Amino acid sequence: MLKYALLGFLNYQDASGYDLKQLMDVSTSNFWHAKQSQIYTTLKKLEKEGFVISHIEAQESRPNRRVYEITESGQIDLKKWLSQPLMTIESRKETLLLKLFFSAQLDPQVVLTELRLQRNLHQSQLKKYQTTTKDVIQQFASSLDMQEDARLWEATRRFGESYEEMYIRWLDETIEEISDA
Amino acid sequence: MLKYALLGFLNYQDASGYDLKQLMDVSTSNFWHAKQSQIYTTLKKLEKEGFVISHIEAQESRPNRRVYEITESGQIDLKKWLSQPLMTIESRKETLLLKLFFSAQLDPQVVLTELRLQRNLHQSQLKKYQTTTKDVIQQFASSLDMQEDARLWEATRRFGESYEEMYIRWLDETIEEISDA
DNA sequence: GAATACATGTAAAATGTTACATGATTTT
DNA sequence: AAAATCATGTAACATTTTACATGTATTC
Repeated sequence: MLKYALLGFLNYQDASGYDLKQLMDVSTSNFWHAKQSQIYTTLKKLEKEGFVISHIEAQESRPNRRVYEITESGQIDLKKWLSQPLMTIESRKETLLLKLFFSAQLDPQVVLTELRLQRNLHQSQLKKYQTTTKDVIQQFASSLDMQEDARLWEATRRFGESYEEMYIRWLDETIEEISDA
Repeated sequence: MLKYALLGFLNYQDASGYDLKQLMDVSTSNFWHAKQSQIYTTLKKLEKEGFVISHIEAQESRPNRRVYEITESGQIDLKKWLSQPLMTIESRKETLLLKLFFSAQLDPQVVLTELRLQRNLHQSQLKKYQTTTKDVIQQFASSLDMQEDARLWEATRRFGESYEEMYIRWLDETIEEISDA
């Protein structure tokens, strides 16, 4: 699926592996992320399969850049993937819930410490959605001619915001329940 | 991390790979799941590392079972993992959001179809949390002497319920926003 | 002078998915 | 008669993470 994340970005504009990593980190990283090494190897694979092509861009006093461009075949494949509806819901992995599930044998204070720490982390993440992420989207939306795109980016941001609000509410309820026990 | 899911279950009682797959499917699968093949290979690895031991149980008119038991080393490792607080939040992958992010070029009707389909799926999942999952937990809680455990299982169930409610709300808002455009 | 940003890549290990293989018993 | 359940496992493949490797330029 990283394939389609990369094709999605390249469909906006040509980019190097380095660029793509930066782009993901500031935009999709909350629902789709990848390590630099995986991006480089996937790009190489996509080029072999004909979905992208690359050329070297020489730079003075900086390493050369390998810039990727989406091919027509890549565009067709991307659009096909986007158009085909998902027939299932995503199955998540949530380590905190796994730990909590098996934590009855622990001292409740240990569990509470964990939950309070998570509350702080999720509070920070919520703030980030409400400030940094929101700003980044608005910047992109105004600088380029991308109002249509920005509405959808904003929808994904709101998902993150709702998710964190829900998470914090649940943590508060769970902390209270364990405290009362 | 599957390691700790398996140790967690084996800490309650001995079980075969088959049993563990069934257990996960009815309990943790919404926040931790694994394929049968991965469970079998991980158990084998855990035995080599000394966290579990196994013996064959003969059965008439059914294939033999290889039953695993947690070792003291396994119990210590499990407890250590449970006690050590997570210092980060989980980074999810949510294919629907990735698709939505790049969907500005699509016909809005195609996007709406996708979102409505997801709404149905999440509605079903919500019902499942409210009925099947709730019943399973209550059954376990009453049949065995596991009230303490059941409270935490119930907390993880409530997370799932809250998550699905949030998801549906977000889908409704997003569907409306795209419809208005 | 140290840390960060720029920029690319490889190698190894871990994790996870899909497919194959077998075969009896029980339920529909 | 067909399908599902019980039960175990291997092999191949795909994905992801961690670590290694290099080197310049800019910023603190």
